[in-house]
Amino acid sequence: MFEDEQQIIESKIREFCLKNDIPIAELKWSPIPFSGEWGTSTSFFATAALEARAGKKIQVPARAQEIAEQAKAAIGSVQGISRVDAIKGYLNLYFSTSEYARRVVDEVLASNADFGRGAPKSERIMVEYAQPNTHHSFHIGHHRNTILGEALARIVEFAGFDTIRASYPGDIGLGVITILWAYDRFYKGQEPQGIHERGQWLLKIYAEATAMLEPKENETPEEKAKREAYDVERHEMYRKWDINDPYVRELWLKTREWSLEELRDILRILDVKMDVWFFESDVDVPAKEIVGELIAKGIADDERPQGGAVIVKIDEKLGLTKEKYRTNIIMRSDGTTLYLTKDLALAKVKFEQYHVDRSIYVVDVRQSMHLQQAFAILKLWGFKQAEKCYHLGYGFVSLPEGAMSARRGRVVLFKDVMDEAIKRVLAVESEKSPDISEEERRHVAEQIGLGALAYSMLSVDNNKDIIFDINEALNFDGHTGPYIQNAYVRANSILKKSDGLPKESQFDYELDPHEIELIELISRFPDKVQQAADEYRPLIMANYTYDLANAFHSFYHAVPVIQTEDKNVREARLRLVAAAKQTIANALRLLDIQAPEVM
RNA sequence: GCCCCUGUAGCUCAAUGGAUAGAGCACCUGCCUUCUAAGCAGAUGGUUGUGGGUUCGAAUCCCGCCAGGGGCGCCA
Repeated sequence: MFEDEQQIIESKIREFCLKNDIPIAELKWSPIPFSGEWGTSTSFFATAALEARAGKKIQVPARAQEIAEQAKAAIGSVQGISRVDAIKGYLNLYFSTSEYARRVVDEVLASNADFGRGAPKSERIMVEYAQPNTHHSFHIGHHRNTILGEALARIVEFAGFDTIRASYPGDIGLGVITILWAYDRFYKGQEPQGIHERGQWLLKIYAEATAMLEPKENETPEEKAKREAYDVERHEMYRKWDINDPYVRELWLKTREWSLEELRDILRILDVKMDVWFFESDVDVPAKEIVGELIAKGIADDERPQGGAVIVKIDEKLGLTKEKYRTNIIMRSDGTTLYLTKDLALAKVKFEQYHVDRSIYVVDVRQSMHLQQAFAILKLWGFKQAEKCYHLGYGFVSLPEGAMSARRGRVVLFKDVMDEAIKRVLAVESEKSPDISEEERRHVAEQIGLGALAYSMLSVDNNKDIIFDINEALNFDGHTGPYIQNAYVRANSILKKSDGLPKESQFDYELDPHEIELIELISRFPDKVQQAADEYRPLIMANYTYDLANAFHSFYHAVPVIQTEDKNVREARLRLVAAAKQTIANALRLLDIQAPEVM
């Protein structure tokens, strides 16, 4: 927020260095640690190191301090800077508190929901996430994926990028066919009531079918024959799907719709609005076409005449001598396509039809190799956007008893966890806030329960695995979503009890350190948005939001607002509370967490 | 065999190559007749897996090793 002042100071430092023949290194600016005062700082270690490397006999830390002291003298006075300190090689510039506090608060309350929004950028980003296979229910692993993707989409969008949200559900494959087969064989015509019940029922059928089709120990010849007969039936159904058999296709579309209804309902609950739906089955035909193109361009090698498949020797084609991307198949020997082929076809659609400059894939880290191969082939193919394809991988979510497995029916469903979350919040709520009406309580419980779940997923670095513990995920104390929501509620509570928000205010009194820290954190929000977007890391926003809430809670406790006698001070603090509330709301929104008015 | 990820307080996790490695949970001490105690203030807790190296400066970068997880041509 203070680029102008920073520019003025930076040019003064450069001028001083130029005059004194000091080879200045790039200046990096950061907030001054050890809170209580407020400002920005830079250091001269890099500059001193340049001198040392140039042959000067100096001690870097001592020389950095020397330059800092000289720079301090050279800077003189700057509008808006109350004091300059040179310490341990750092140059600390303290802001004139009143003026800056007013600027920050005024800007927030002028921009409101747009506070922190970045200037529009020329590039278009597509974020692909929320892509469970159909015919399965949505589990907590999908929840991590969806929350991560949605938070990222909200962050890059708010940072100024033209953003498209895309989902790419796997709607075909042997797993899907297995469910169709078992449904048709054993449950034909049945259909449970309720969107989620029906979806979960399909999942149960899948686990049953898998058990029937798996070889068992000590199986009798009769059992073996039955199992093998089932397997033949299943593959026959896949063949029929492939040749567009009307019966199988209709069955497939009907059951697929059941899954999609369930998925759409969960996305509605999570407030995720997809712009584009790509289905795996849609790219099958185009995928076949691009194989020919890649062969013609000499990128792929057709080994089918020798009884092999169509492959891409990626390392060789890129001219790499060391093994990196290896070789992968883009078409089976029987002429059918693979996941990789479909991803190539999909990327082509993204680039050519949707004019995407950057393509982000929020996909399980286990598919890292696959995506690196896809990006490398896209590059060979001539797509310059391949450079800006990015795999946001994330560690998988497992259970204390081991990995989740849809095949074994050992999954923790998101819907179940959500229901449990709401139940627990309601229990806490009726104890702590008996005044809230029955109707509102249910709504607030959903906001808090979902907030706790979302934050537990976002507050861990994406490349770390999560062992899902429901008691941890639904903890409402400390470093959690509800802690942040509570800060928002408390701010709201103060504002509700005031006689309205003053139009303007002066911060011309001695501010409490808690006030200064809160204002400082608010002022950093726009930069944090850009940083999180640049690095594709929702975690940065999650951490920031917690810090902001923490500063507000401390402020709340230490600094009276409504009870302040002095009218000037009270009005300034009221506006500060409103600015804090707004910034918390904006930050929570980027995390796809709702801000309840009461709790 | 090769490649990727992870290893930080008892537990779960933070920390643009820079100032004193920080939070939460758990445990302990205080704080509700005062704007919501889902909170605040404080105490305890560290050889950042390990051994080298680079650097004025390393949890962070490089190399070796140890431990755990994942991946590696006709699954997705």
